[in-house]
Amino acid sequence: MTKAEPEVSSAIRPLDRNFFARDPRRVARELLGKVLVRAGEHRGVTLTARIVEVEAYLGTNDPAAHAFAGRTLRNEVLFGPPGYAYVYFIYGNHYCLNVSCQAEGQAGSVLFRALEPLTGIEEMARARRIVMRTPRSLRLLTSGPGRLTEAFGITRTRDNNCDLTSANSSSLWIGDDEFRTQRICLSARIGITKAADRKLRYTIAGNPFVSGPKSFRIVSA
DNA sequence: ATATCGATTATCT
DNA sequence: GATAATCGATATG
Repeated sequence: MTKAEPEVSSAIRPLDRNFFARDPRRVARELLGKVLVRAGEHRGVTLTARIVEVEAYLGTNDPAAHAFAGRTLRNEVLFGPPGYAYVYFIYGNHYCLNVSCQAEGQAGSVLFRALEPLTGIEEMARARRIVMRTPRSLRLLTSGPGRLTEAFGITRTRDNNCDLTSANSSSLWIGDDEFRTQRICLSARIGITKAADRKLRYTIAGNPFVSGPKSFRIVSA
C-alpha cells in the first residue's frame, strides 16, 4: 500500500430516521455520495466507503423484491421501521445489505451494490483476502454487493436488524460528510429476472467503483 | 473484453 | 426439490 488514501473530511454525521422514511426510489437517489461506516473494530481503525451504486426495491408491489410474497421470518426487518439493516445470504456464499425504507408496515428498501473505499483500506483488503498490487485492485474490495459486505464484515448474524441511523448503539451506520454528488445515472437492476425492465438502479455517473463490466457502467441518465 | 459455468446453502414451495 | 438482489475462475476472441 504505497498510494495515499483519498481525502475524507473529519466530520461525518449519521443520517436520521426521517431520511429513510420515504419512497425507496427517493432514498436510493439521495444515498449516492453518502458514507457507510464500520466503527469500533479492526483495532480502532474505522472503515468508511462512499456509496456509489444502489438499487431500489418497492416492497410488496415489486415482483423482484423479497417482500413481494409477504412477511416471512427472513424478511421481517423490511416490514419494520425505516433505517434498519436487512442482511440476507445468497447463492450459498454471499451476504447482501439493504436498508429498510418507508413507514413501519411498508416494505420498501435499498440494496447497497458498490462503494468507493475511503479509510481502512488495508483492513478491507485483509477481510477480502485481496493482495493490493495495482490501483485497479481497489475495485475488488467493495465493487459488488457481495464484496462490500465481506469487506465490512457484514453478516446476517451480526448485522441483520441493526440500526443504521445510530453511531452509538450500532457499529454499522450511514453518514453524511457533505460530499455532493454531481451526476446520477439510472439503469435496470442487476441479477433479477422479474420486473427486470424497471430502471431502479442508481449510480454516480462515471464513478470507477460502480460494479460490473464497463458495458454495465456506461448508462444514461 | 466478453461469455460461460460451478460453488454452496438458506429459504420457501 | 428448486431457486437465488453473486463471485471468481476459466475459456476464447
